[in-house]
Amino acid sequence: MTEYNDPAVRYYQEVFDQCIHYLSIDGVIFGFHQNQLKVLLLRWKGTDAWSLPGGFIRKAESVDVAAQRIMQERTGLDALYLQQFHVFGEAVRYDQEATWRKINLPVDGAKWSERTISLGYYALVEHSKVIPTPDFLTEVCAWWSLDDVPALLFDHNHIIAVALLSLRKDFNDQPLNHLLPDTFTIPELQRLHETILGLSLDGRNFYKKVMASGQLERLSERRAGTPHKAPFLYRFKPSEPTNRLPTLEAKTA
Amino acid sequence: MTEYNDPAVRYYQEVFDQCIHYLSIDGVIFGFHQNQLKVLLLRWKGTDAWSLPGGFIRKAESVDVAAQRIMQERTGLDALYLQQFHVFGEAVRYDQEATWRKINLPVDGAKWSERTISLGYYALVEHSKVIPTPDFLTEVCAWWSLDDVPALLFDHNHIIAVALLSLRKDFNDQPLNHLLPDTFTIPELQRLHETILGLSLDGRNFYKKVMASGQLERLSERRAGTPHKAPFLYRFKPSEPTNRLPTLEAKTA
DNA sequence: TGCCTTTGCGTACTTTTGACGTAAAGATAC
DNA sequence: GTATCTTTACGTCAAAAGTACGCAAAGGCA
Repeated sequence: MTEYNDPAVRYYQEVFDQCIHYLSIDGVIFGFHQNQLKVLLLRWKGTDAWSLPGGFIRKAESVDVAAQRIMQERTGLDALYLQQFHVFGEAVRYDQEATWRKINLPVDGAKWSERTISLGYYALVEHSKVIPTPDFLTEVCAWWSLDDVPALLFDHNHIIAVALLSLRKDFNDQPLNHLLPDTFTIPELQRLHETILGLSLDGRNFYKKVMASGQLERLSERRAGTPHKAPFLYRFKPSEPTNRLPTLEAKTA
Repeated sequence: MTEYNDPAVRYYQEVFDQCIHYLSIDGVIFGFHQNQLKVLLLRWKGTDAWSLPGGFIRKAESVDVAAQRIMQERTGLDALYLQQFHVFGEAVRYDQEATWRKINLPVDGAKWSERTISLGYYALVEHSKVIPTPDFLTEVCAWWSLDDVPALLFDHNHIIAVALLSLRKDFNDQPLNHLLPDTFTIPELQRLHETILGLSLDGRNFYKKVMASGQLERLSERRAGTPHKAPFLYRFKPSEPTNRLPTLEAKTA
């Protein structure tokens, strides 16, 4: 019925067949411990080379589900707060040859030498609940303070940088409670804000602001064992979902 | 040297081989005309079904370059302002069978029946400069007012909705000048803000705010042919790039 | 000419933000 | 025990940003 130009269709199909890609996920798992923002890194077997946790997306697997799966395996947590933040799809993302030399895998190099497109996800997790677990290509999984992160494999330093910028950008509507334990003090919350934003805040103004937000409730206890005046403990009020976007539904004709 | 468990490696490689995907780009091309926000849509040959412009990412092609290529072909513009905004990678994104029926392509259904992952990009373009051009599967390329968009093929209504929310979210650091002609009036700029944000603003306060921003310069002419008092024409001051993010480079050990 | 709408600019009030003062709590030094 | 020092938990005050609304001039139309 429709007059498609057959050669054009065939041509298109050929092009189409060339349009398949390896798709992976790279995860920047943020935690907060001892007043420092940290990320979870993996050391590859028999090397001193580190990378972000990651993995491949299976056929017919939802990308969000794949991200959950991969991050769950590294953290032992079962429902992470994840946020897709960028697609890393440059034609040349890093020096592949140099990278393969570093991780010297006993697999067919050709297979691994194709360009891979990566979906960047960041996760906000409660540091103390994580059980860092390497995967079968790596032997150590550990927290690194953001300031100390070494030169990583692939383009992973870049990915961390972009993740941090993204986190900073949607800082205001991000549920930071995922990064904190159940109870915490206001100064601790302030350090968290400061490290993410990369600036230092006036404690007195911070206190005012955070109290005015009405999201916190004070417990009767104070944090013991501090060198100075013992600060009160707080907790996020239940309810209160932090992330709500206006609904906007498509018109169905 | 490294002791990899060989069966595990083989297994991994097998899994890996199953982790290839069709990757496409869907573009929400925003334009602004007659005080309305519009998107560019395509009508498929021999049907009355519309979709967003899109295309596939070629092997070894940078995804940003692919997006540029695809949008350029539909608009005739050569350097579009593009923004990656979301990855649509659910396992089931829409009713595939119903969709194929609607567009009845004369190609091997099996090939097209695999799940495709889409990268959503939005573009901000100057409506009057666009030459809407269909691709070889479609016969009409036209602007649709956002309010009138019909039920589209695939999950494209959803994609538009997410695009609009994203645009709204990073509204403040988005160079809206791409949506406007060289010269425009303050009320026109106000309508643009209002349509994107989905609310109505007080003209007097809007005027003050936009003047205080110092980004505009007034020309001596006024817009002729208005039914009422002729408004002045303005233009964005040169220089002044709107999008600047703090640089944050990886530490190289 | 009178009436209506829109533009261009102004005034006044409220809310938010930011700078900074200070007393109480807890630890340490003498 | 007392002086000192740091940190917490408030409070004050002024500048800045945001919001409500007044109004005259410009232009079209009856």
